[in-house]
Parts: sequence; C-alpha cells; structure tokens
Amino acid sequence: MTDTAPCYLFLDCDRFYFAVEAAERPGLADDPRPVIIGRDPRTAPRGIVTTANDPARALGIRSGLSAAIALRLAPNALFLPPRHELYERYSTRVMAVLRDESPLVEQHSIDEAASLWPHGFGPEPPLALRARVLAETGISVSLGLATSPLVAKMASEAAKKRADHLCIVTPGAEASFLSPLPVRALVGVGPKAEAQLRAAGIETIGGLAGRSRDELVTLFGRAYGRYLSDASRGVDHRTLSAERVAKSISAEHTFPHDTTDRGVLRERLRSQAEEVSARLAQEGLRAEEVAIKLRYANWQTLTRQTKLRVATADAEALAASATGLMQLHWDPTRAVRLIGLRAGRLTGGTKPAQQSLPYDEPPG
DNA sequence: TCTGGGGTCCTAGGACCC
DNA sequence: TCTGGGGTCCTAGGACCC
Repeated sequence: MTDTAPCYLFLDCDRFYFAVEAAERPGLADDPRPVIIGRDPRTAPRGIVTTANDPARALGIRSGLSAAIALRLAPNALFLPPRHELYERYSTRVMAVLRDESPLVEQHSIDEAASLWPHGFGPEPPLALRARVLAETGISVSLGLATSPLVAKMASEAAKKRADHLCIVTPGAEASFLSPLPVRALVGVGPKAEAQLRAAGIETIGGLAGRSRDELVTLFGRAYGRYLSDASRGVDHRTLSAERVAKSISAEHTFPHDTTDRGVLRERLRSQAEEVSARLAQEGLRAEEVAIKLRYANWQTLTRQTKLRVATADAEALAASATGLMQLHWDPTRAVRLIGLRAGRLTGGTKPAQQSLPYDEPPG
C-alpha cells in the first residue's frame, strides 16, 4: 500500500513579495521597522497590503488589509510599491528548480505549485530541494508532502510553522493530520462557509468528516457538499496537469476617487481593451464574449456580458462591445469606483499563434 | 481616507425545445 | 382549460484563491 501510494509535493514560497524585495535589498530582511509591500496610501488611496514583514504583523497588519488602516496601525511603516515583473522573474527561477526535481509541475499562482514527487516520503530530498531554492534564489519555501495535491497543500501550510519548513503526511495519516484543524484551514472554506459551518455546530475538519455526505449536500449544495465530504477525509482524485488553458483574460481598475465622468470611463475601457487584446494575441487566443464590471461607491457590483458575432482579439472590437454594454447598463447618476473588462469564451489555442506569429519561439 | 487585481467554479432562474 | 417534465443554454451574482 505504502509502496504504491502516489506522492505529491506542494511548494509555497514564504512571504513571497517581501522575500523578493529582501533578496534585492541587503538589510531589508533585518530592518526593525514595519515593512509593507503595497502602495503608500498618502500618495495612492485605496490600496491594500500585499505582504507584511514580522514587525508589521506584530501590529496586526495582514495581507488584504486596507493600506490606510495599516498606516494608522504603523505610522512609521515603510511602504514598498509592488514590482510584479520582478516577482515574476523570481517565480520563474523557483519553479525551474522544482521542475528540475519533478516530472510534472502544476503551477497554481506566482508563488505556489503542486508537483508529482518521484523521491518518496523521506525528508531528505525535499529538504535538499528547499536548500537548493534558497541557495539559488534567496527565497525560502515551505513544503508539504502527501498522497494527494490537496493534503500536500495543507501540509505546506502547516510546514510554515516548523523550523525546517517541511511537513510530511505519510500514507494512511491523512485523517489524523486533518482532523484537529479548524474548518477554515480547508482549501475552499472561506469566511462565509466558515460561519455556516459554525452555525451547524461544525468547528473542525474532523467534525466535518463526521457528518454524512447527504447532510453536507443538503446544507451546502451538490458540488460543494460533496467537495467538503471528500476533502475533509483527505480524498482528492484530481490529477495534475502542467498546462492550464486560460478561460478568461481581464483587466480592472479602481479609481482613486469615484467618478461619474463618462469620458473617463470610456477611456479606461479603451485602455483595458488594448491591454486584454495584447494578451489575447500573445496567447494566440480570440474571445467570443466580452463582459464589463462596474462597482459603485457602495460596493454594489454589476456585471454584464455579450456574445460577439465573430471571435476576435481586436482592441477596437473589444472596446466597442464593452462601451456598448456600459451605455446600456450604467446608471449615470451613480458614481463608479471600479471598472473592468473581461474577454471570455476563448478559442484558438496555440495553433493560430504560431500561424500569426511565425517568429514566435517553439513551445517548450 | 477600508476594502487591488487576476482568476476559477458553482448556482439560481429564465428561455427555449421537444 | 388550470398549470408535464426533462434537457440544455445562457446570464448575473457570489464565494473563494493568491
């Protein structure tokens, strides 16, 4: 049984954006001041904290907190504006090390990946990987090793609290690992589901695993109920895939101050159409659907979409559709906080890209 | 001076068809 | 004249993840 159990390694970078900045700026890692990756609210209102260092966290500053509140909690904080291109470069280097040790890597985000792990459940190979990533990139990673991608991911979370940043859940130990954890630790359980579970008297993943599948489906709906039933027992039959095809490409923008200026909104949709168009072209994709998003000052959010007669990646066509949707559905007496454009129902894949971009590099 | 930006997935309800 | 039932497609909204 143990011999045949599949083995997955999940890699999660520690405080990734801050770690990159620290790798680029000697002394930053040991700076005693609160350091916040995020735009300074004194010059850029409506920002959020992307990452915070330990001194900032000690003051209650966490990812997702409004930067304005963070500044009140830490008036002497150092704000560093995010540098996404830089983080992408580090991400590529970290993932390259992982790909060197695994035949199959499924990247989940800029700083996370699940991988098939051919080295078994022993601690030495993952510790060697961690040491290698640290030596070659300066980035500290936490690693989870388990029989499924789901449990490996949760193990990587547990690993963050350990000195060696490694957590191994051996075959058969899944239930005892998951059982004591709070339901909120389960991937897919957010604030809303947590409150509902609490109302049903369910506090831990073990408590969830103790309920029948039918009861969970009744409480939470078909798909989510089944997911909770399986996941709470460590059951996850997904297979990894290295290449994920994008289903939508979008751009959105929050204005520093709410606006009712039609020209400002149209101009923003136009620039977003150009950005989305460029990304579609880069991927060799065309969209059969265009959607807009409007968020009003009171946070009420409206989305409207339309199908296109012909699939396109053309910026003019995307902008025209998006503007048309705005004219139809925007209530011009209401100030807009955020506007966004999304291209959906993507078709094309890589073939058209190679046809239309003859000098593109071969895939690899 | 509360609350970014890029995504995925699911569900309810209505239209439409046979 | 009370009012089938199943299937599919589409839309808008919302939860969730990093």
